[in-house]
Amino acid sequence: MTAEQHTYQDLTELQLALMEVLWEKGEATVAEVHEALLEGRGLAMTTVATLLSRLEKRGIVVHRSEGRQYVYEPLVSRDVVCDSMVSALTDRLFSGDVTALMSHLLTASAISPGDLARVRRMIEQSTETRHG
Amino acid sequence: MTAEQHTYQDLTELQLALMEVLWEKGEATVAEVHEALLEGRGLAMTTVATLLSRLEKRGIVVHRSEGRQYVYEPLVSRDVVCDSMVSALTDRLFSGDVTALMSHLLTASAISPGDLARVRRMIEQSTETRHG
DNA sequence: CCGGGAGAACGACAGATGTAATACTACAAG
DNA sequence: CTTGTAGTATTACATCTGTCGTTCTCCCGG
Repeated sequence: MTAEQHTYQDLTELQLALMEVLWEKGEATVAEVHEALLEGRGLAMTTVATLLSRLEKRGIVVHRSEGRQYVYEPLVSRDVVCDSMVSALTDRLFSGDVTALMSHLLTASAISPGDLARVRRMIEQSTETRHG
Repeated sequence: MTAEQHTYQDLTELQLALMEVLWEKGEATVAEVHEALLEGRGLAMTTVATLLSRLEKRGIVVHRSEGRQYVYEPLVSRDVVCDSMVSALTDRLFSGDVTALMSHLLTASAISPGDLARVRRMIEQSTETRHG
């Protein structure tokens, strides 16, 4: 619980898309990432390369050379990023109150009865685990 | 349920801070917003004015003149922005699956047993309301 | 040994954001 | 009428992001 500096690792939609590829494959060349993103967004190869190198400057990925290609690898796990981004949102919108976010989710229009049931089950599970 | 274009109204931390003031007061002059934000962040008056006018350009607030001052007023409710931002996050990180976000919240380190209990109660309430 | 091509490196540019200095305007006090 | 001043308008600049075009380099096939 050592409260360290809260510097969120917030990624944009596009940045997440790149990371998603790396997380899935474990590592990938620029061309591979490019290819993976082609369907849906028509980015130039250089664009992908630029994005990747910027991500590296931010310390989120690293690359090594393999022949004349760069192979990129994530430095932070998907889970850490999720944590970070969810925390950021919770802090910004609900002053860090997780239950407030939950409450919002439960009352917002988006949740269906089925979802509700599923969540209910999750909660029970969670509770058991805690005093297990 | 008319599924229109999903263009999130995502606000940054600072922008939210401004809006928070407007939401709280209902409306406020530049000076009032500036004053409200002074503690904690030392922004110049002109900075606040600039931010506010940019928010207006984005259609999130409007102003009217009152004497020689501008009185700003929010055009979107806090709830709508919350919805939008939570949805954006849910979409980006969990492909729109609300239960996945929930699950993340329940398993992430951040939640305390007390919170869990509170959430559990919320769920029950929600469930009742639904088939009430 | 040479030219072509696959990549990487570099530089560019526009739009958003954070931040503010400076310029302008119009009212209130004298 | 003059001027100080409160308050808005304009301009500016750095950084981040999305998006390339161009250039440079180096290896492979002739």
